[in-house]
Amino acid sequence: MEKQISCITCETKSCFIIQHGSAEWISIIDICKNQELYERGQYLFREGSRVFGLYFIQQGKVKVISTGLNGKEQIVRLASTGHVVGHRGFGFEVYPIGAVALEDTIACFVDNDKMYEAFMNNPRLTYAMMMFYSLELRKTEIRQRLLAQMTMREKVAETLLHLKETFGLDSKKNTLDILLSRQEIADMLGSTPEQVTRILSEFEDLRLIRKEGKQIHILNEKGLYDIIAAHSMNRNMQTWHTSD
Amino acid sequence: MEKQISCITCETKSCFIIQHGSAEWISIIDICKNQELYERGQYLFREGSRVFGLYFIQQGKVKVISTGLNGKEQIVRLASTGHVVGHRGFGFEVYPIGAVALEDTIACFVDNDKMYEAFMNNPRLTYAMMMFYSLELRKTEIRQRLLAQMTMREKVAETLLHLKETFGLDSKKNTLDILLSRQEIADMLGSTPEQVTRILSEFEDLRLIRKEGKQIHILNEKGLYDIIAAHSMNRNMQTWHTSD
DNA sequence: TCAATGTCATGATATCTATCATTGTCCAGT
DNA sequence: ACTGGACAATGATAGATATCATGACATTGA
Repeated sequence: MEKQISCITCETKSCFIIQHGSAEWISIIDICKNQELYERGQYLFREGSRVFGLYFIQQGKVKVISTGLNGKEQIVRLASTGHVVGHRGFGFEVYPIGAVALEDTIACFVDNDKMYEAFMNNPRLTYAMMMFYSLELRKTEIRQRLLAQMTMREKVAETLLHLKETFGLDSKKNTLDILLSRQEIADMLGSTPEQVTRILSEFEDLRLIRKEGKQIHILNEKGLYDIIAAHSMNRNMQTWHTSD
Repeated sequence: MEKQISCITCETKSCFIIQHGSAEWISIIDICKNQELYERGQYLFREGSRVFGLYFIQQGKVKVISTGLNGKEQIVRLASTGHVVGHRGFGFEVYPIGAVALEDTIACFVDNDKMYEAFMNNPRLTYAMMMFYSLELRKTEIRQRLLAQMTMREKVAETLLHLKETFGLDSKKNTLDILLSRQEIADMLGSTPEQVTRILSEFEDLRLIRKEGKQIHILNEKGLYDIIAAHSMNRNMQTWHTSD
């Protein structure tokens, strides 16, 4: 709540509201939105909470998680600037998805009632949102193959490529522009930190990557790609798609 | 193409067009739709094909699949009457998802151009579609936990409960109202027919189910539920959600 | 009727991965 | 500089699952 950034002057051009909302509605959202800064590790919203609205990520990185009674956390999606996380729907629903900031993140919250009004008055916004969910659904469908069929070695290779596509490389150091603990990588794959470490060490021996604490340098992208070649059809097409 | 059923008289009230389209647009879709009968095993559309439009399932059951170069098929979603499968998007995209009829199925196809017009002229249809995708995305996100973290035993138990919820029971025989081969069940879980058989046999020994060829009787639903109890938080909430 | 075929069932074995245990390393706070 | 705590790396072991092999059974078509 420190220094609110107005939608009118906001630099995050990939925001759905800014891209697809009418000038009138951008102003309305600007007034009723609740912008907050979340520090690394802070929850945007918790699993099991009530349905309330959408969070538009203005700046930062977020993991969307689902945790069972056994306490094992599953990272179901990673989101960064311009993406949307949160609950849709109305009534008294709850659902077992939470979101946690991976680094300092600014997000704008709009509650469901106001979103409903916005959708009803901005058909293009609704359409864009539909297409967003549709694309996310496809990506998640394709991701099922990764989780169901690949070996851990393949999953780790895929994940490294996925992280590069999603977050890019630090322009200076040429490392993945995202810092994840071994535990967090394991949480994406349903594995363990030990297993992730072992496989990363193996990749390092093969000169595919170089580890430097949590920083990971990609040395041989094609080599990583070859590891998942048997499953590559998926990846190709996913890449074509996620390039928008 | 034998006996076309008109949207005007169609009994499938759960169809999105019928539920949310204006009278005018129901007529338009009625004229331009392409209704076809697909027999068991026939493709509605194939993996790697171009983006073209949506299929509204009027009657029947369909598996949505994704297959890699290794030939291993992954069932990413099951759909039945009233559901929508197919490609959204425009341009020259392709994507690695296909759909195959699990039993004789009637589906109505509407191409993307016409869908776009329909969305632009029926805000409530667009909104409903957005909510549909949003819900499907949640379900798929939750499903990631199943694939990533559960043991095969838990996955099979979960799948049996999932099939019961999705397709219900045959009212006469009290068996799951869907016939899947061991291979197909394995394809949902990224496993093998042998493994599925073994676990089903174990469940039969425990009097949780009874096998009769491909027909499966659920004898003790709570028993199946107990098997996945450690992960049940998910399941609970998923159930609350999918009950709409 | 009889093969031919496909599916299911089950055992034996090899492989992969989780778990447990230990050590090393970095960093923050005293 | 010391110390405790978190995280990473690595080895040993146990457990889970895929793979391979075989036989039973049902269905199809000649």
